[in-house]
Amino acid sequence: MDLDVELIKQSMKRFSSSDSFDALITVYKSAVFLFMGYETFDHFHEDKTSTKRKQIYGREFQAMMDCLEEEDCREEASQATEKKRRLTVVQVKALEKNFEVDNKLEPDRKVKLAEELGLQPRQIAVWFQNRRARLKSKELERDYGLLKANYDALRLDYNNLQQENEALTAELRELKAKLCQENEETSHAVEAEAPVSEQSKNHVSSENANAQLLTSPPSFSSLFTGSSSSSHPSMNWVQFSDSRTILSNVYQQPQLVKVEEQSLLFNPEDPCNIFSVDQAPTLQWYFTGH
DNA sequence: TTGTGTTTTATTGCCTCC
DNA sequence: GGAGGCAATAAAACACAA
Repeated sequence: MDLDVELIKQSMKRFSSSDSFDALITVYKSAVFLFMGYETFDHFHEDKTSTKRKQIYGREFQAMMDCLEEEDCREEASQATEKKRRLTVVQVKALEKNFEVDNKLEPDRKVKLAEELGLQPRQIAVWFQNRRARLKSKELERDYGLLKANYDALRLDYNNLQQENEALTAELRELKAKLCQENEETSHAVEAEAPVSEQSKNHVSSENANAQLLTSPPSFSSLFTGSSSSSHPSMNWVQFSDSRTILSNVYQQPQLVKVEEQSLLFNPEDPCNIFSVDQAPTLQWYFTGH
């Protein structure tokens, strides 16, 4: 039900004579009550306290009735102690419309609005002030919701990556253990062969090592073997400035080898060359835009 | 009907701008 | 220094469950 309350009120006010005015009110009331499904005004009064009915006939109509009662009691109210009164639906609607146009109030507009709505300029100013506060509060609430959703998504992403990282680490350890075992078996087999002099033994073993390195590139797991626990005595770590690591063949003489970013051993896309094995990235890392 | 939580209107005090 | 904005708060009005 969409009643033009202001139109009805204005029509009513045209009747300055109290008799005709009262008669018109009765006619309007009857029309409205019939429209609402009540047979008479009395029936409406009987049902006025019903909460469900209140919701059906709506705030707008309630406001209209309140306005009428308010006008009836205006003289009494002016004499009595001034109480806090809620603005009518019409007044609030007008204020809302003005607020949409501009939420700041110039003095001229304030006075004009006050005259139009029959309120004090101070009331208009207060209403705009409170409305801005409500708007700000809602915006803060909305921003908080968005930030929280973003944070939750990021957190979930981080947890997934962490789990993936743990799984890869476990796999790596497993491969490393296998490799150690294989190396031990190989060295025992070499010792069991014909004994040779220390010099030739060193020579042979170095040649074997070189041959092994030439024929078979280091396995994935060997790349992550730290120097202290390396099963390859000839392998050392080369530390990148950005914490990436790579091993090099320093068989003859230990030395640091500078490796370019475009190293063939590492694919820059490969996440394995970003983090060390035992250290998961911190949350801060994810926020630095890597 | 009543207690309680929420919304709306209004006040106060402080701050900034002209 | 006055006007106006804002944050904090009071208090009345309102909504609603029990």
